[in-house]
Amino acid sequence: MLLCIFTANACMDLPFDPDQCQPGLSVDCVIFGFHENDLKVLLLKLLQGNEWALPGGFVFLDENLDRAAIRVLHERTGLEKIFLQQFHAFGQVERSPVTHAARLVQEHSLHPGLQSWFEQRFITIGYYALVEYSQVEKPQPDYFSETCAWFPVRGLPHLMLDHQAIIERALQTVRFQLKYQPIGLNLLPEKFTMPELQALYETLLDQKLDRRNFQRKMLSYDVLIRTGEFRQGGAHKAPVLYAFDPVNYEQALRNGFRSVW
Amino acid sequence: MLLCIFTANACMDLPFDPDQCQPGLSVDCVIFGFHENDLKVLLLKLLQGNEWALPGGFVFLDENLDRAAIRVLHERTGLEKIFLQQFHAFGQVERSPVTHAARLVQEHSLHPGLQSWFEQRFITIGYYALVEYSQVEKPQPDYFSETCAWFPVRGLPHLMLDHQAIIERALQTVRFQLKYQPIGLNLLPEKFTMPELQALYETLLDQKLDRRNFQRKMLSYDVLIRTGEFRQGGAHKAPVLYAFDPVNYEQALRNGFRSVW
DNA sequence: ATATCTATGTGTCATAATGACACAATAATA
DNA sequence: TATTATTGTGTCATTATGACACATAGATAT
Repeated sequence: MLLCIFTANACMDLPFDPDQCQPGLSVDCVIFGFHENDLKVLLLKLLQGNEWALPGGFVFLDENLDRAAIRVLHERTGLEKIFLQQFHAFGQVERSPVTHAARLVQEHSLHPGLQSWFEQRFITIGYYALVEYSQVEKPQPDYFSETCAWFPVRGLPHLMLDHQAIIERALQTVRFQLKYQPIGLNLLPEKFTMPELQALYETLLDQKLDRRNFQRKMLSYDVLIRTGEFRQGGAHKAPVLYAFDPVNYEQALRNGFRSVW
Repeated sequence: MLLCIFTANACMDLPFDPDQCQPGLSVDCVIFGFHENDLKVLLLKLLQGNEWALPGGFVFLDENLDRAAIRVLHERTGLEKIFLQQFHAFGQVERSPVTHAARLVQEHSLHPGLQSWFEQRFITIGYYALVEYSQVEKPQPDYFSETCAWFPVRGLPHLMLDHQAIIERALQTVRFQLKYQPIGLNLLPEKFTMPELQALYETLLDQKLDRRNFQRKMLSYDVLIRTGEFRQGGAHKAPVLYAFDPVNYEQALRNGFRSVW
């Protein structure tokens, strides 16, 4: 009975009109969050099967590419004005096997007319987002998924299609940018301690850093402001709370930390 | 008369079958060359109108995205095994106005059935290539263009659609990568002098560099080999000829020149 | 109360990288 | 043979980096 209701519903209330979408094109978002000294990625569990997937969606014909990514991010996390950056277009032929499409149509009891839509070859544009974990109140699954949850990047579940590779590449991009551009404004709360910032770097780089040299370097970049407050309640000496200087941070984002020439 | 022949021809011998191409998707290549101490870009002059365009093409349904870019590059330059890198997906709605499509169909006297193909909204994936100018014997125009020529990046003609912006972004990407990764292997001849290498850097950065510090830094990267030969025939002291060390160069490409951490 | 433990804040030193510059060597030309 | 312009190499002060030591302050144990 339940299945019947679902079936009827599914055939009628598709959350998008394929005729209004750019054919063969999708966007996928690798949404990174930082929690308990661990880098997490937001994933969706598909309704059927035991696979997880990146939050993604199609691009409306009258919608800019970036806008589509922003929409997906907003629909899943409720967040707006987030650091979101395109990092790669994935266009291997093998990445959209017909078998996958057929399963989708069957399992969702979609109108057979939609089969051709899902059987298309898809190119996907990868975006990565850096969000503040605690600000994502209740991640929302989409039409094709039942749950939405954070996973540590070092312990990902089985992923749909080439989504594992997409995450790898996003991580690689973040790691590279970390070396030359500031990071943290979108991953950390407004006020944070130097050890917390260092933990973020160590997690992303997967490498221990010297506490004292790290602080010296970060301060030399001139993007941090000492708030004058301290994080109380810890088991030890109360560390200084810092905040990012928005102007200098933006400037460092544009120009990079230090030109070699 | 000529028009008639052309018309008939055009309707029959389209160089691609739209049904075999990924809809609404193209690749565009920003092909950089270095000649007479100037950075050049390879452009195509459209058959009608006074506009120029980047070499580009459509993506066959059974063709990987990267492969399509390689094909375009090969068709225009005859070159293979070239440094070619995807750098951005351009997906603004306004970038493919219908007026442009209509003009294309009309001017090429294409079969009206093709009008819908060209009226689609297109997303294009931008690639940039670094090629050795002298190795491009005779650049070949494509089906929609009459000539193919190099232009200095500081003196570009009027360009189709958003191709100006695409070049800007490619240039920006190259400039950024220049700071952290080796460059030159694909832009310079096999053997080159230090002043020639410096000229490449100065052109790309649009900035004068100190001769002595430049040499010290380049040598410190350990990607250059002294061939032991000299460039003879110049008006002055014969400069040493260098070549790139393929192994170290590749490694530097992967890892970047110098990790900050 | 006092000692202890541990994370945090700050400083020092040797080494390496960088920026600014000077002088010697050499090939063509006058 | 002198001149000129370009290339090759070196020096020095300044700055950045890596490795490390010690002082400080909250919480807990005695």
